[in-house]
Amino acid sequence: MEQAIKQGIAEALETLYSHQLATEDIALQPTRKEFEGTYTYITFPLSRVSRKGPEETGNEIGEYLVKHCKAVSAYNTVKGFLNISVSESSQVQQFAAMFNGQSPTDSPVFHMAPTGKTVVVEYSSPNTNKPLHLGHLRNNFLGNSVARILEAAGNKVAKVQIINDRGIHICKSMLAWQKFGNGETPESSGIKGDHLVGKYYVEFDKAYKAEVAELVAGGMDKEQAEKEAPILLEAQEMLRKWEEKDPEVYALWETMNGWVYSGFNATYERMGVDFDKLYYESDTYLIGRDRVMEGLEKGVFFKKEDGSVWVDLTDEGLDEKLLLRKDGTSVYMTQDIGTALMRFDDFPGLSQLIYTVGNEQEYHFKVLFLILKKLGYEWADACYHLSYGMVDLPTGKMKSREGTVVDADDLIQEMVDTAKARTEELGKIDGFTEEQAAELYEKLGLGAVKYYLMKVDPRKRMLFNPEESIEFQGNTGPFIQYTYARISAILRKASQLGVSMQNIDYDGVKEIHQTEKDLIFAIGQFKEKLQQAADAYSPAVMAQYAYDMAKDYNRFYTELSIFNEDDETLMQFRVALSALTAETIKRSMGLLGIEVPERM
RNA sequence: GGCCCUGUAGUUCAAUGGAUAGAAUAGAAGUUUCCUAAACUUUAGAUCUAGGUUCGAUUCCUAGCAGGGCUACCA
Repeated sequence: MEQAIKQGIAEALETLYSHQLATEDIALQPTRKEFEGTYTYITFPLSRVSRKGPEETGNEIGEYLVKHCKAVSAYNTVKGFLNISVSESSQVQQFAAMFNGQSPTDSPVFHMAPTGKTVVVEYSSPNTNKPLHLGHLRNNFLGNSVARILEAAGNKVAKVQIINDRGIHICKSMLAWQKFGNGETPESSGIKGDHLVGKYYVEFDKAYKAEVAELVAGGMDKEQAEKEAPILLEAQEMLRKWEEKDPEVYALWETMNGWVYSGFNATYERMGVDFDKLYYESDTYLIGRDRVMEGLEKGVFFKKEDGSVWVDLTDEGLDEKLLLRKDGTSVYMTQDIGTALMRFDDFPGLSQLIYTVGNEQEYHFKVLFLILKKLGYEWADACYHLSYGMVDLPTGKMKSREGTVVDADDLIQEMVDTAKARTEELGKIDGFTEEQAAELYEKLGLGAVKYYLMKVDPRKRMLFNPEESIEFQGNTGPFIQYTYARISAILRKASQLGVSMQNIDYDGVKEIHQTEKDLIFAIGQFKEKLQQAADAYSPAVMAQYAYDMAKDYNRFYTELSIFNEDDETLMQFRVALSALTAETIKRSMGLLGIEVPERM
């Protein structure tokens, strides 16, 4: 439909002003609802080629369209805005083409042509020393959704994560467990593995702080105390032993990481995210270290007197950056070099490698990509940092020492509980088995958190308001889910009544309501929105789209009756329209990783 | 100090350089003999400041103000 009009405009420009403009350069926008029309074309910039005022130019193009473009029934021009009305029959035909006379799941409106590209999306990648929190939820939902969106947009996608299983942080938990743990295990304590390890990370921090305080009291200055606290030195020693593969340290490391993984896996499963391939820092850091040594030989990097290895990025306007410590151990950057290499080896011809990581690491990735370039890897340009904003609480930033961290498992449980309470309050699920009810609460609770975290532009920092997030009214996941459930009820009834959606006599649909036009228009936007979401790596685009559509449908639902409609054809049409709307909502929500219930 | 990001209704979020800046919440007033009221309708309410570019600026540029991040031999 849009394409036909753009074509018409291009022809008009050619015929009237001998001006050539490619159809893809013609931008149409939906007409604002206070004006008559479906699409609006802006004619201000055309004054140069038409040598007439924008209004007159608009009129001439409008005139041409009405004459030559079948779909266009009327036009009006306000200043430089040419409002184009599409005839009702064309809109019904547009719907017929989209609905395709088939089951709506196969509708061509959802199908995007393959791009032939392969994209790898990294997300999650937590440290293995504490459980997941609210920030990880945004990360996981965002990364997972972007992967779904890119796949729907025609790409081959692999979801990966790097597991930061080595480094000083895990040594801290290990050491504290050794010192204070008394052999406690997830089984013996009944604590989920990731939470148990997190507990000892906190224990470490407590002991460390106490030691620092003691040293300061003994007359040492704070900075020195923070570097020389015995427990910290012990942790550093442990990391060194680990890199030497000391059997005892290694065994403990394997045990405790195992606890964390099983804890994480339980959380991932509940969240509905998964991965095609996992990378372990403990595997990749050695590759990184080798490449750094190579770079050193080639003179890309340099060594300081104390033996530490650095890269000089001052020519690029950045600083010098450490790549290997003086004791030879690796830093974050070292392993990231190795990980990138492994990925481009694993996925030959990779078009893009997307890192879903918070914006506090923008500098880090800038440096990483520059280093890869300096090492001579052409594919460095295919690396992209999908940088998202932090999640703040009404009280400010989340801080583990102040105990203001919102735990992921707790939050999800809270949302599911709220869904249960709200549903029972409304008393709408008579006839549900216990199992079905539990499944519904899970869908609603998770739908609420996911939607809340993804409706905001990922690049922006966002506020997590616990009270508002458990709201199920307004611009929320459950509102959209509710709309879907409502449509499902309509479709169940239609099938009961034997209303067929096949072989609808679309020519018999003479007059349609504004809300129906809105829905047809919205459905027709799916691909464009999907492309936009893919280009911007923004699930928020799909969230907004699904919400707008749900609103449109609810308006349609209250304005018009389906089963009280005397005109059989019109009834069929409305059922079909409902079916395709439901499918569009389901798809859009699916791209966010949100499931929709048949009943609620 | 240097670099980066963000300033929109009371609050949380929208708006490829386009019309009278949209939603949601919170506030006020309504809608159930009618397919699910987790809904719908009406109402009131906002572009940080000062310049500039443009036919036209929330959007682009400059300066200022405010908030956040980065600038670790942490990850």
